[in-house]
Amino acid sequence: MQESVVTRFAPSPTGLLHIGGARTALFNYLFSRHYQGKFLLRIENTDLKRSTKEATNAIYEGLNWLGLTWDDEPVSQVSRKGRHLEVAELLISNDMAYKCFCTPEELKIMREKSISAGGFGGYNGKCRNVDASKHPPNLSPSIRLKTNNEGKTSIKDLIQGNVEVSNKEIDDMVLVRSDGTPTYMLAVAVDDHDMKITHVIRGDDHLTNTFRHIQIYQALGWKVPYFAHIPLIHGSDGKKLSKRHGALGIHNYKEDGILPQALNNYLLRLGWSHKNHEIINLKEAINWFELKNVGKSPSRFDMDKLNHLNAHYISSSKNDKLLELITPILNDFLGFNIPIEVKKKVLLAMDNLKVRAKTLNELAEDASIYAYNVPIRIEEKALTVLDQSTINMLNLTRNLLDRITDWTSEELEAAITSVVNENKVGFKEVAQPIRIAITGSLKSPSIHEVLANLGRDTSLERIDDFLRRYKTS
RNA sequence: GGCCCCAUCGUCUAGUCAGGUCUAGGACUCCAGAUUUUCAUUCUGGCAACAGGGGUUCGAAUCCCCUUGGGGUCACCA
Repeated sequence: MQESVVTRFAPSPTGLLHIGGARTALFNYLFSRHYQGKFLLRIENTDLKRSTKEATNAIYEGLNWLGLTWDDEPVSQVSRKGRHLEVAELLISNDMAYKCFCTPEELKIMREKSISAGGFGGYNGKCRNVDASKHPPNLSPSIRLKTNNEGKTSIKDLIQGNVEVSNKEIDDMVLVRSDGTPTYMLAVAVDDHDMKITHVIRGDDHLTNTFRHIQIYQALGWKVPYFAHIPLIHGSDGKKLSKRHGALGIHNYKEDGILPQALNNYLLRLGWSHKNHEIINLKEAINWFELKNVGKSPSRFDMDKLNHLNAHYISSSKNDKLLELITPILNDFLGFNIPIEVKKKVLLAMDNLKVRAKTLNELAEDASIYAYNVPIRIEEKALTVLDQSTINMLNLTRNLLDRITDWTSEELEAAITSVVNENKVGFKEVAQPIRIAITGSLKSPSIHEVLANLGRDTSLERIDDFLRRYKTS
C-alpha cells in the first residue's frame, strides 16, 4: 500500500444512521486513520423520492456524536449527476453501453421467463445490438452497460478473500434510467473513482454488486480499488436486524444513556479483535486496526455486552463530565432545572454513584435523590421493612445526628456505629431506616456518604419529615 | 429457485493463512463463594464450544470433499 489511503462512508439518507452503518463508518474511519489517510463522506441521495434533508442531518449528527470526523466537504451524489451522464455518454460512444427501449412490462415478462427456465432473471440483451437507425423516435430510453459476458469476474476482497462469479450471471445493468437520472450502480463507480477512493469498505450486502461495479470500471479502463466487505450485524435471534429487535438508530442508544465511547468499543469488537483486548479506546483502535483482523461471519447484537462496556466507561469518566451529561436528563426527569446547590451535592456523590450505573439514565435516576424537596416519595416496598422499633431507632439516631457539629462522612459513620453498639442491634437496623427516610428507597450508596453529601440541613429535614409522617401508630 | 458467502462455549471472539505448544484461551450472560449497612462495585471459583460425515497426514479446530444449518443477493432502490 504505497499510495495514501482514501476511504469513504456512503450512506443513503433514507432513514437514520443505524447501527450497521455506524460500524461501517467506524471501520472506514479507523482504517484511514491507521494509515494516516483520508476518510470521506458521500451522501448517496440519487433516490430523490426517499432521500430527506432530516436524514442527512441525522447522519452528520450521529457521526459527530461518535466522534468519527470526516475529511473535506461531504459529497452529495445528486450534485454529480452531470458527471455521471457524461460517463454514460462516453460509454455509449465507446460502444460499451447502449440505449434500451424495453418497457417495464416487457422486462417483467423477460424476468419471469428467465426464472422459470432456471435462470437468475437478468436482462436478455434484447436491445444490445439494435442499430441506432432502428431506434423508435419518440421513446426515452434507459442506458445499459454492454457487460462482458464471457469468462469470470473476480474480487480480491481484503476480508472475504477471492470471490468469483461467471460473467453469465451478470446482466446488462441499467446505468441511466429512462427519466435521465443515473442509477446507483453508475454513480457509485464514478464517484469512487473520481474521489480517488483506494479502499472501499462496506457491508457484505454489497458483495454481489461489486461484480457489477468492476464491470463498469473495466469498461472505462479504470483502476479497480481494493474492496473489503464486512459481515453484517444481525439481531439477537440471528435474523436480519430490524425494528422489532429494538433500537436500530444511533440516536436511540444516545437516548438510552449509552456513551459514544462504549458504542464505538462495542461495535469495534463486533467482527474485529486484537488479541484478548476488550476495552479499547479510539487511540488504541487506530493503532491496532487492520482489515485482516476482521472476521468473515456475521455477528449478533448483544445488549448485555454493550451495557457492560457502558458501565465501564461511565465509572471511568470524570465526575464533572458526567454531571454535565446527566443534567439535562435530570432536569427532564424532575420537571425543573436543578439548582446549583443540588449540582454540588451530586458532584460530591458522583464517585459513589457512577460505579453502580449501567447507563446515564440510571445515573441520573440515582442522582435524583439529591434533588428532591420534602416530602420525599417513599417506595411502597421500603415501608414494608419498617416497624415501630426501627422507627424508634431512627428517632434515637436523629437525636444523636442533631448533636454532630462536624458533618462529615467519618463523624456520621461513628455516630451511627455508636447507636448500633449502644443498642446492641445490627448495623442494618439503624442504617435502613435512615436510608428509607432520606432516599425513599432500599438501595443507595453508603448511608453516611449520602448523609454527608446531602448536608446537615437537608438530611435532618428529611428525617424529621419522615418521622412526622410515619411515627404515630 | 439461480448465484455468492459463512460455520469454535447461549453471545462476541483467540487459535485457522505458515497442521503438533489446544485435555481449545479471553470477554459478556448465568451460577456459587468472599468483601459488605442496602444496591452495586471489586475479587475468587464454576457451567459452557471446534455443526455432522468422509478423506489427506505419524498427527487436523486448523488442509480437501460432501452433507446440514445460517446469511447475502438477484429492480429503470441504494
